[in-house]
Amino acid sequence: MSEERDLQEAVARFVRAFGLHQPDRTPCGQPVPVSEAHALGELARDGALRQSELTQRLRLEKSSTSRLVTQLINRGWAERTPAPDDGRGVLVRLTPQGAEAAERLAEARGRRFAAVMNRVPEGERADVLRALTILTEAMDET
Amino acid sequence: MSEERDLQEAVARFVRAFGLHQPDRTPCGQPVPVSEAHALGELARDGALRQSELTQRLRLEKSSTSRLVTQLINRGWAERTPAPDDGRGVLVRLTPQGAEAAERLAEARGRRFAAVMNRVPEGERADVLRALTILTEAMDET
DNA sequence: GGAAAATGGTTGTATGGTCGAACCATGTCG
DNA sequence: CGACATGGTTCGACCATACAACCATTTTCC
Repeated sequence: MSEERDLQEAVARFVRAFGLHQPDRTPCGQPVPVSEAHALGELARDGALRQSELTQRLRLEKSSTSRLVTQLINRGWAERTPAPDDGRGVLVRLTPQGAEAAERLAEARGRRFAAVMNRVPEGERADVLRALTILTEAMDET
Repeated sequence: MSEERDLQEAVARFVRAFGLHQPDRTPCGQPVPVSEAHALGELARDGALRQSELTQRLRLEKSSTSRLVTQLINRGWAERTPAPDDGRGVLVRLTPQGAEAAERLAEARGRRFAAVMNRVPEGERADVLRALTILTEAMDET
């Protein structure tokens, strides 16, 4: 059905409108590279993570994660410590500054999100939120 | 509310799960750089476009668009002709091969989309589609 | 009419990002 | 103990974007 194709194009436009282009700026306007923002989000959520775990969550290649973590460290936002139970692995942990940065990003994200939701008709908001959650789950399984 | 924050994190995961990371591969698995795919989509939809128009639609800097179009041309997918009504501008048009490529991408996108929708509970599908459309419009205005 | 400003493009430079392969260390299995 | 798997790092190839400088054409406005 052509209706579906329209929707697919809409999604493509959505991606662009959201600003996922700029690798060096968060879609929510923060001057932080988006991949770093993703990593920060996961680390802030769960405290310390094995680098391999981070690799899975971010859906990256281990080499990309390695470099990413190094960048975080260079900014003073994270630190690497040997994994306690496995001599091969490392544990990545946010520093206090890193946690702060994550918090700032979360706030900016909240603001941006609120601004968008503000443009969604009052009566539709709940539906949109629910649909987005469902879609995310579906996408996650694919 | 923390419910909203959960949702925001879900969106972040969604972005990653969708595979928008890989610059050199379409989220739908096609071996075409994503920015080229976007351009192809717009051009296939409207025939010929002014390069400046393309710049607006893709939300890029004019310099980025210029390079992007050059790449399309190098692949034999597009051609540049002087704009008929403005001596400064150029008109970008898909070649037959370019149109074919666009069609292939659209099909792959359709398949991927269908696969995801397949994981959405039957009764929710219509809602999800509608919500996504609404959200896209809201985002577009921001 | 003509100078000044705006618009459309191109090219160069600086960044940021991803993957895959090669390589090393540690763990696990038989 | 040897073979194979797993976690990381580094290097090379590629793709993407922005911003600034620069040129040509069109508009604007005096």
